[in-house]
Amino acid sequence: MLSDRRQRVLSALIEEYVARALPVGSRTLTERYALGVSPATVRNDLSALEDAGYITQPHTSAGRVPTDAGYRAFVDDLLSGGLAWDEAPHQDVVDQLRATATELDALMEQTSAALARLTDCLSVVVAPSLMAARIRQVSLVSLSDHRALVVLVAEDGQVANRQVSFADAVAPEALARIQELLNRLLAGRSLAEARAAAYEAVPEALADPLVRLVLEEVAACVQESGLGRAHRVGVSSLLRKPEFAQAQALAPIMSALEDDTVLLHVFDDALDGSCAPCAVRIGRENGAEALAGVSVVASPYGWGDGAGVVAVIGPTRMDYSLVIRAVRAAQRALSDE
Amino acid sequence: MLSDRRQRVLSALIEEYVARALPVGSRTLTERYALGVSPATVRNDLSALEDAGYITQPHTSAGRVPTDAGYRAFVDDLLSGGLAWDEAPHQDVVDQLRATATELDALMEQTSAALARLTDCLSVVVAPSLMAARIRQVSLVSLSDHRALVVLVAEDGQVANRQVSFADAVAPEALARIQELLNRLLAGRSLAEARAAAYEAVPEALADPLVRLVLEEVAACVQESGLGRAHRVGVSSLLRKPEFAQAQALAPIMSALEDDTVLLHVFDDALDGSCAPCAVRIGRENGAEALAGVSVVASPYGWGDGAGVVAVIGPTRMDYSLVIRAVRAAQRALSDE
DNA sequence: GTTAGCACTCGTCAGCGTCGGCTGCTAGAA
DNA sequence: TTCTAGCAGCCGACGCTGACGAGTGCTAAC
Repeated sequence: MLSDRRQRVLSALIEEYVARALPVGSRTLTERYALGVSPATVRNDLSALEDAGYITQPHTSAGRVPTDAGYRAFVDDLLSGGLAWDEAPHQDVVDQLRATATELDALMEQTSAALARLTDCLSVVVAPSLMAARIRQVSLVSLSDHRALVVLVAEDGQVANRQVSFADAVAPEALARIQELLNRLLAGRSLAEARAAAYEAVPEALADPLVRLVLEEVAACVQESGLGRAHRVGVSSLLRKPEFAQAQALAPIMSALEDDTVLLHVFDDALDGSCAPCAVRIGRENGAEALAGVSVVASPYGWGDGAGVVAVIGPTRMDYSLVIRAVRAAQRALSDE
Repeated sequence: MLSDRRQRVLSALIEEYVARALPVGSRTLTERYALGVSPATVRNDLSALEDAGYITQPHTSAGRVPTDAGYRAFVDDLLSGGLAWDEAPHQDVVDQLRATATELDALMEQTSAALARLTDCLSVVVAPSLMAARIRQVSLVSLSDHRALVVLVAEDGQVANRQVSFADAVAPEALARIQELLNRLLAGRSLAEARAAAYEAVPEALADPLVRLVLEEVAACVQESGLGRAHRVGVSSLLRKPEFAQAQALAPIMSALEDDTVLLHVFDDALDGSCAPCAVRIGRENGAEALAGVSVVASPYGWGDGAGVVAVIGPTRMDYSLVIRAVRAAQRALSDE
């Protein structure tokens, strides 16, 4: 559809624009990129690319700037051909992260920081939901007569906890009994499985209102485990981008990103139905209106439905090749733990 | 030192400047504030206030703007007299927070969000360190032959965890034995106390290299518990402040605030030696050079050395009265849990 | 100690002309 | 056909200018 040279012109224009954040003219392209043709020819190509919707002029007599569609074509090209998925991307970073992190939370934190530094964009790491994780152990720790703490440990080392309040005082022995029951019910299963199995497996458990109360709290705890566990690093990187020199341009974006539910929704949207190792959403492709000016490169990690998400968010004028490789590296670092 | 009227002129000027973010002139002050004197008199007062270093002119023939020292005088005045500490500040917010939060982490998150909304500034809540917290229970959960998870539960409901790797396979029974030993050693004590007591109380424990390994990990886990547990909410509020309209003005500030160690250091500095319910650091009073343009209102919550911190960070041109009351309310919400 | 009046300062803003970069078009070459 | 060279034209960036107005400091009078 696009002639080979025009594809190259588009790539060159994007590369140049990503690097300098200024509209790119025909002369600049011929001077800095070995296109083998004169500026006049490039002008014709640019005109054609503009007609096709890949680039646009901010105003007459300025150079061209890529549109969302232009970036999209560029990225599709990148993904289909150029990028070697199997090659270890930044393997050193992966190894280093793995070696130093002794806690899942710390690993997430450090990965996010490394990703932000590497890409000079905002990076987000969302902890996997516990919904699909297999439960290793449930502890019930008494805090007082009327309060106890449920602590869930998943097989991958994730930990979640939640307080339970009792209307009447509960003896330590009762807690121990409930704990034992819960472990019989949950150990080795995911919560979803356990729910299905509960009625047949351990019917006597459900007779006890205390057990049911605690079980409900466990469910609530798991449900909420996705929220409030997003690590964001690199806001200051975004502040330094020329497209956000006016802070008000960034304000609605940050408002959206500070809200966990919006963030998770954006990631769900981006990853939905895509089986590629990482999804790229450019500008208006993002569901959220506020994010029309940024691109999201997201990748799931972990397993199954409740997988975590690692993502980079930056201006649409980002170095997609670098970002995609970096996200992929982060995904590896987080997956095999 | 400052005559009563001049004090009032200063307060009026600050109030006006906080509201409009524009240099304030003598006429505006006489028109909007019942000072009972003419603009000319106010001009003399302004001149005196400028000589004393409380206000400054951005340029000749512009109005005046408060300096750090001016804000300082204003805040000292506020703290010494006007602000009724004992009055319930936003008690409804406190109650509402307490009612809905079922988890310490969630309480922190929600408190931070409420604080950011109330003050329209950035709010930060740092979890208390486990250093001073009494340990309720230690669990040792086997993840595989060579790995286990240490889970600490403190008496106030805080939870921390950390993975331990073993060089040789460790049997579940051995883990159970270590767990039992650790509980005998730690339960009801803070880690600091336990360390002191360890040698005499349970000498046989330290003979076992495995126990020592796990104990070391517990110590490391506690040590690190202060880090990576800061909730920040309200970056977008800062982006909307006129002083940060140029994003580059905010970039160094955000760089500093994104770094947990810098953040904790700033809070330590601010709270050091102050026994007031909340510390106010204005502009250059902050240790960190990058934070010269913002004010920090911080308050410890919880108990003892490892107390958590709740703080609001905004432009020096902030509504100190509102912010101080809000921080105080947040501190209450977090303290009595 | 306070006030009115006045001269002065200086940043802001709109208007204007120059400069330079980039385009589209057309005619001619490969 | 496809590419190239040259040219006319467009338009934003930038620097200059003068009018405007907000605000000050000073002085003399109350």
